[in-house]
Amino acid sequence: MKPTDSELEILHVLWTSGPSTVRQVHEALSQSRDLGYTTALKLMQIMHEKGLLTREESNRSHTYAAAVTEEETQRGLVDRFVETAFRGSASKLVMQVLGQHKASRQELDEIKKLLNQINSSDESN
Amino acid sequence: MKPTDSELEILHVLWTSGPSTVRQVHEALSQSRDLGYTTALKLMQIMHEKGLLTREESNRSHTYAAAVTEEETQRGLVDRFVETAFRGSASKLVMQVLGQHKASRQELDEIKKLLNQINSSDESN
DNA sequence: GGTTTGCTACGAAATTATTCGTAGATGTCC
DNA sequence: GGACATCTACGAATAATTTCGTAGCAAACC
Repeated sequence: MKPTDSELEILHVLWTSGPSTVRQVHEALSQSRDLGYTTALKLMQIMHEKGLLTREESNRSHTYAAAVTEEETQRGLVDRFVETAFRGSASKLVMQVLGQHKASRQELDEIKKLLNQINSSDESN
Repeated sequence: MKPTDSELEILHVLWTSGPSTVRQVHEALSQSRDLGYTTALKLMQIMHEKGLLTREESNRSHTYAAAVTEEETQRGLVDRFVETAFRGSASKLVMQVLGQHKASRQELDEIKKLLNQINSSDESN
């Protein structure tokens, strides 16, 4: 699946807040932007149809939850993005990001550590 | 500007091949997927209107060229992508990409070099 | 010079995403 | 029980993207 931007917003709410009602999601989204309640509802209904959300209907106000993990979703998005924006060159993307965005010392260290792991586990290249 | 996927395909042809006619672009795109000549034409006309392409009309078959560089376009795309898919965390994106895609020894070394530069030029974090 | 070929411009259909209004059902509160 | 609030479902308007057909013009070709 390739969630749209709006769908990603909703997924983020559910990933961080856990299973929620439409009202809760709508309230969270309203913090950052303007959208109607039924808009959120419709989006979540569609996402449910698509299999992006699960739905618990025992209460009158249904409870929705993400049916996909943040990890796997990001994996898909990254694949697609590397392909369309960087013609498959992941390292170019990494270079671009590192050059362009501030990262904390700690984050940089983590990245280095990961790089070292990759290096040592794959001496063939 | 935020080029669409189709627009990116055309930009890539122009970035790699240099200024080209619609026919040349159409031929290049036809290698990888199926699309009509007038579709390519229309897309390029729209991109010209948007200012993504320049157009040289001295010949009957106009010559188009990218009006934006690959570098700056990718910068914009990355910004947007970090925001929507990783809620602003560039380092998370980097980690995800590194974990997920193969890179050559040489690429990894380049990335490390860049990391060291960042580290040493910013001792404050 | 008439036919064929190749090009642009234009309109419009098809698709997808986003948005919201309204209707109908159900629950809540005096 | 009646008024009000809250929820779902649904239809539909709007917008953006992608697609292609057709028309009109200019060039090239016997």
